[in-house]
Amino acid sequence: MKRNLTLKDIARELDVSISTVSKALKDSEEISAETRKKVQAFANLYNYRPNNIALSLKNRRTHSIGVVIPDIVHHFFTTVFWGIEQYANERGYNVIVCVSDESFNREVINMETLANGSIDGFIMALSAETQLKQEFKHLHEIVAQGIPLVLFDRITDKVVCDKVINNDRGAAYMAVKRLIDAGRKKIGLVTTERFLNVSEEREEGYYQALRDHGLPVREELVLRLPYRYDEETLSAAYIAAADLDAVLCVNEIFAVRCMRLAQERGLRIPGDIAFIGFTDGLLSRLSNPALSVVAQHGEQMGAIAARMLIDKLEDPQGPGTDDYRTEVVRASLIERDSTPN
Amino acid sequence: MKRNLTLKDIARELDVSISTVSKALKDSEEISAETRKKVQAFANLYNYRPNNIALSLKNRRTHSIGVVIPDIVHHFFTTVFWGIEQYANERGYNVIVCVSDESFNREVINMETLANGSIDGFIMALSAETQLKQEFKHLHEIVAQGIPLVLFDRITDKVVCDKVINNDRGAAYMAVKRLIDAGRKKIGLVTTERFLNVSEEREEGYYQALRDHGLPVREELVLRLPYRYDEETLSAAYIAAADLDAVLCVNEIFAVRCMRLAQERGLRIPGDIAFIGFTDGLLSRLSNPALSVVAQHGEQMGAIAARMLIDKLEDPQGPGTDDYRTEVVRASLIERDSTPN
DNA sequence: GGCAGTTACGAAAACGGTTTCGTGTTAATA
DNA sequence: TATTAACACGAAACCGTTTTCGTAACTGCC
Repeated sequence: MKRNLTLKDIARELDVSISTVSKALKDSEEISAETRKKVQAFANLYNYRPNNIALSLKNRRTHSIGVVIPDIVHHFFTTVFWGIEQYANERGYNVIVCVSDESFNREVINMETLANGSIDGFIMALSAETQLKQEFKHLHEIVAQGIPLVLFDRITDKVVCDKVINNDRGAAYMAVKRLIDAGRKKIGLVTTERFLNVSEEREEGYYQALRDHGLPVREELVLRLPYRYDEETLSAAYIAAADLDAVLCVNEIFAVRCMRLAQERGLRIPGDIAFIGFTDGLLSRLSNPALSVVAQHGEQMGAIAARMLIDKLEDPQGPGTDDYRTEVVRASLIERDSTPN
Repeated sequence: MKRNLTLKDIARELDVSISTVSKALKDSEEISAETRKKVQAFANLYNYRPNNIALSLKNRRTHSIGVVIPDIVHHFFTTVFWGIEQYANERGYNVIVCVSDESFNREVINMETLANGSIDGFIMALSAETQLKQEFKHLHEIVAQGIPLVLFDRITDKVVCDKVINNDRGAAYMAVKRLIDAGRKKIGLVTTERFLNVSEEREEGYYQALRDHGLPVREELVLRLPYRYDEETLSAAYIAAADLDAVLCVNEIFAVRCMRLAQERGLRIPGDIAFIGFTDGLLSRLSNPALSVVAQHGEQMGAIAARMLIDKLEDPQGPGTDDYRTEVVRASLIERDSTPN
């Protein structure tokens, strides 16, 4: 590995001191115009670039933010990440990603390795296992260390920090209301296990909408699938048995799978049965019929999370102040061809 | 920001020197058993963790690798990234991602900021604009600086470094041959602009397969769409005019869109017209009919790229040796419901 | 008791920067 | 001409580690 040009090299070459070089490069008044010229010319010629690591050590700021997400292949997290990366980049920050793969242990290990100086702050969504275990010691430690933390989407009340979420409950309510307004009466919900806070919120919104409109809340209308769902049998039985006229699904994958099963049973969409999913991904746009969805605006969520974090990092009071905020991004309903009218 | 415990703190507290603490913590024989115990106990109690930045500065190794990709929302790149991240993590490396967003400038800027000590090596796929301009000075500089570089998928002959690619030409050939073997005679190709090396390779494979089997190569069978394709009109005309009985698409998005247009024209898939796409994503699995695809094994490509890079970084000879290799990942054809039989 | 050889530790340099402070030289002033 | 201020620069500390080397103190030996 060829060594990079350092201040020391320039100093030696130009027969001045390191401090002089350093000051000359930042155009300090303290250095004569002549010397400044000379140093700058030399540095320019040999393409001097200060060493980031040395700067980080000196300034105790890395200008990197750590992003810990459960899954990178999932469309929603990908879009959030994209929002984070874009915004962070604009403000001169790099992004180090760690994927917990829904595992508590990986989440803990990843955070520990990053927390020792590698990053200035964290943006993260909890892994499924963490939400299941309700074990947040690692996060409390981060906060106690004074490292700013922004939680998004998969959050918890148990940790005091900044947060960015969707109005999941309200969005689910809105979606179900939309179906009720279209005259649907037997509305199903396909969701994941309840320990994921977002699924829980959506489920509550679903119940609320039914109750508010005088529809019975019946357990058999709700299908609970494992988070990583890979077989059709269960939902086939559900679609067959429940005799539904509309379904809300907590993600687009569930929705597209269910639509397909419904079609195989000869049901017409949206005529016989309507569908609304969460997540506005490619799948929704390209499914047949195109799926109406609750768009979560992941990119915007990512940008907001990054803004909150960086603002706190660059707060002249120091990131020590503990006024924590929770920003809510309002999801919107995108109507395509799986809903009537 | 609460300061972290340092060696100096421990030294002061225990009334020994910094060097003693450092050595005691690595269980050096040089330090008496008693002192070691004492120091380790203290460090343990107060949860001492060495500062990564200081270590990086000292060792001139960051244990971070920079990943520069054109797009993170695109399924293929996401899976490659996932492969990189998993593998790198296993070997104790962190991953810093920069998304060039298909822009030459962002690619250059991203690499420059990372190259000044922030990372030990790069893994990247060229942006579309870079491939169009055929401008590789930034990469040559990286290589000249002695920073190991692994290019994947979107590569170029103009830069000498390690590479990981698919056998795109062979894979396209195989796919077209599969269609020919099934008796198809008017086989179309839906591709992107030709400056992307992968599209070019696939196009060549397509031509080769036609020629080898005595089928005419006709320009009107080839539809060339902009890389970020967002309208249906063009391909609708194409599907309508060309009277095809099979189509190879260079990605799953094109394929699913075209299938839908064919279906709207009343064509049955795969009876009247067969489809094969590239990229084994959700879309292919969940489309109707499920799309037969050339699977690129992105995760594997990512792992291989990371392995090549880290092996080079940890090569005791130093990463200086310039034996560059190109590994080819063999794509495989996954048959689903859009191909006959 | 004088010597060499351990043992157990500390001082200091190094990684590559920034920044405070001190100082020698020159020019301006009394 | 002596004093002082401005100027232009360098020395050194610091960020938090590792590592080499030096050295006191102690041991054992003759």
